Amino acid sequence: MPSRPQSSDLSGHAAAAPAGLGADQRARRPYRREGEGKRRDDLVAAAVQLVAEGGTEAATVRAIAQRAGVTAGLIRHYFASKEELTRTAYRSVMEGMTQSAVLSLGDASVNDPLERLAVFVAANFRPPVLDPVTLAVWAAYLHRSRTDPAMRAVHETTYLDYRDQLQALIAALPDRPDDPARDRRDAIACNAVIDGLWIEGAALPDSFARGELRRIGLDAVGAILGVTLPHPADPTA
Amino acid sequence: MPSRPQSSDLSGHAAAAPAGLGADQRARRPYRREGEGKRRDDLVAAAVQLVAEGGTEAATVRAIAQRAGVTAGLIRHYFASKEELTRTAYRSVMEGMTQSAVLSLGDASVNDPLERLAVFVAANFRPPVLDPVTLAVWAAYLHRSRTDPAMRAVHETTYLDYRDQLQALIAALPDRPDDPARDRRDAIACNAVIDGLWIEGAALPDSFARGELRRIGLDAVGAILGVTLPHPADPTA
DNA sequence: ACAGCAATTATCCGTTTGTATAACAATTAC
DNA sequence: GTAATTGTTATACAAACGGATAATTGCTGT
Repeated sequence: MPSRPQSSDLSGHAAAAPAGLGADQRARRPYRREGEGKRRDDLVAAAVQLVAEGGTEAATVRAIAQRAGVTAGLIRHYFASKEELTRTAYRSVMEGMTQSAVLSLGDASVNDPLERLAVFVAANFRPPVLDPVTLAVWAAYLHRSRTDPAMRAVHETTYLDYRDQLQALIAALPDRPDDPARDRRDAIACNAVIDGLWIEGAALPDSFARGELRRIGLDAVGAILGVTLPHPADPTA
Repeated sequence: MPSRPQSSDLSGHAAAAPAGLGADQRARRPYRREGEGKRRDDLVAAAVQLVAEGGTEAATVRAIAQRAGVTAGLIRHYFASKEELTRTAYRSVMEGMTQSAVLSLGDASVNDPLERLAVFVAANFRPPVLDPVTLAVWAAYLHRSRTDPAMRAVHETTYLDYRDQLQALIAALPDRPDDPARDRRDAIACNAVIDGLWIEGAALPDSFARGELRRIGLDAVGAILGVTLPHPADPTA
């Protein structure tokens, strides 16, 4: 949006001394050399934040650099192009979502298969997964995955990863016949209802009572699988 | 993306006669006056197409105008700003999706409540609803609805509209106790599973066999509601 | 035929964008 | 200490962006 004059001066060069007689002595911005890992992480985090706040169009190279505390040129030093940074950011968000649910099982205190599934499902209905910011990032990147094959590959991988986790939990339920095809269908359906509720809850957070989506989600997954899932205590309450 | 030189000459002014002696007589692009309705529709359709093909960033005023067969300035004649055109385009897509499902019930040949619900559900699993282009447009606009209140209102309205339709069909099922709260929960869950399957199918069309999602969707909705839905014949087969 | 209206084109503007490249300086190696 | 390395800043650039305005032309009523 070029229109409104909004001199932000991201370039970092100090305002030129207007009528400076003689020495035009502008100080160069001091800096520290950080390891490659940290710089890359900082830039990716800055990009994600900006996309969350204002969509992909807000994540310009200058804004990202400013947020990360560096100047714009450095981006091209660590990423071949802005697109590559964008892809990296998307991968980071998607993997973070999957890991959040997986980690909910981490404390091996839950051993009962029904309870394990319930905990896994419930993890999707609280932050940081169920969160308007996460949805914004997810949606902002999703459509790009249509035309960008590399991005589409990232999407496919993370989606199938998550669904496989779910399918494994389903197959481990008691009294379940050994029927992989049915496991697959059930996993697709359960994943879909989780996704759908997640989207609605994140897009319209005020349209649902507290814990309503979690309850609906657990009941729906239970109905699809023909079991009764326990409702785990909400750790955020 | 400024980088690559790509002289497209959207401005519509004919190439200047290079060494024209005397009269610099360039012909002005001829045009026809169209009714306001048609022009607006054309511009909206062009914007949707472009978003579908290349995301919101591809839908610039110049590209939209070119696609619609007019020059860029005309957009501001019909819309106060590009944002207003964008909102209109979003509304158009969302309403089109809802109407497609509603219209599937149009031919009043289906009277049985179970069959009506099944037809309504199945409509979401074929074009133009289940379609990568539709998903791209939906996703491209969704994140914008987070920061733009007007856009969010459009999203909320169309979403609730659709869910209400679904809830009405659910409440009309036989042997169903009069329990609006339960109807609401069931509608939310069914809507979610439909949405989720729709997203997966549109985002990864090659990951599912033909008709697989439709079958899974009908079975899952049936399971949630405790009924057995018939599987309507696929009119596209 | 003619005048008036407004739909449409044409052109200009200031800003922002992603990228390229050169100058510089913090660190490392010797 | 001094030189090489390279992370980082600074600056320039062409292109494209959304918006504003003036010039033109197709249409309509008379």
